[in-house]
Amino acid sequence: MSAGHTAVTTPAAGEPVITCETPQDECGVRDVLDRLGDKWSVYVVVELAAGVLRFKELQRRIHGGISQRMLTVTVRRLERDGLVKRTVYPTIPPQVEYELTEMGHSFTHLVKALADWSIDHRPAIAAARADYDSAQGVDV
Amino acid sequence: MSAGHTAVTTPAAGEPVITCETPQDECGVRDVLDRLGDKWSVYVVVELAAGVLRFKELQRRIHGGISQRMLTVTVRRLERDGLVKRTVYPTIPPQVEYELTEMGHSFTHLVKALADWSIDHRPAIAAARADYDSAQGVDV
DNA sequence: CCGTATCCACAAAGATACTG
DNA sequence: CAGTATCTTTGTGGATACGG
Repeated sequence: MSAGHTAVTTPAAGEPVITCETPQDECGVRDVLDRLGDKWSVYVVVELAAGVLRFKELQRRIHGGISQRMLTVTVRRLERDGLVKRTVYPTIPPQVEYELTEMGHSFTHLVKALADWSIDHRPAIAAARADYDSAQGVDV
Repeated sequence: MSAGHTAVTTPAAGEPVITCETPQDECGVRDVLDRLGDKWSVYVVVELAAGVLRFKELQRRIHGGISQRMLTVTVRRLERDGLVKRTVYPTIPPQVEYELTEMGHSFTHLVKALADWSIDHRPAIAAARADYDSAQGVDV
């Protein structure tokens, strides 16, 4: 893995600094965020991380219930970005299989890091929110 | 750092599996994604990673130009989630300083990972997109 | 200087119906 | 089964004006 693109240094005082190759740009982070940011991409990647899935299976597995349309849109975007491979079997009825590409698999490691951090800090976040809300909400 | 919450195992065939503590839940990932997903949070965190900043400074530094409203909204959300600490000096004119909390600093490591991955795979993503577009767009 | 409040524009997401 | 097309609804972001 490469780790030379950005640097996080923590001085004694505890102030990490993120340095980018292209300071005027967004460090390229937005490329990923645009994929992470939309509501469903991560779920699709997570489900696909488990293996090859067909459209309907994918839809059923996703918690909360994704609409056909959104699944199509999401999966198409991921395909376009080279994270997902789509294989069509021209049978009747048609069958389409989705699976992660090499890059898609490497992406799952990011998702894992995200999940770990999230689970780790969820209590702290919840506490912070409760704290904030109780402090602000008293005299409204 | 804890790393026991989720597991990415890569069998011989190359199929990583992300296992979550709460399978019916979203692995808690969405908590983080909601913060990552919005347009400005990451930029604010990146700028704040460099040190303490005042409102106007923060606004000036953010590439692309964030509006007052969005900066306020963003910074408030981050404060509510315990990632940013806001210190008000009741002077005239008023002075407000923003800085990352402990949790905010740990969050910068995620952002770094994101930036690294993004920069690493940007060429591949661009290539995949060009490929996809040229294949789909010919006879439209 | 550091916001809040209001209004508006646009894009994303949901529901539904229809097709190869 | 695996979509596409269309409509409606919601959410996010920008501009502006005003307040402490």
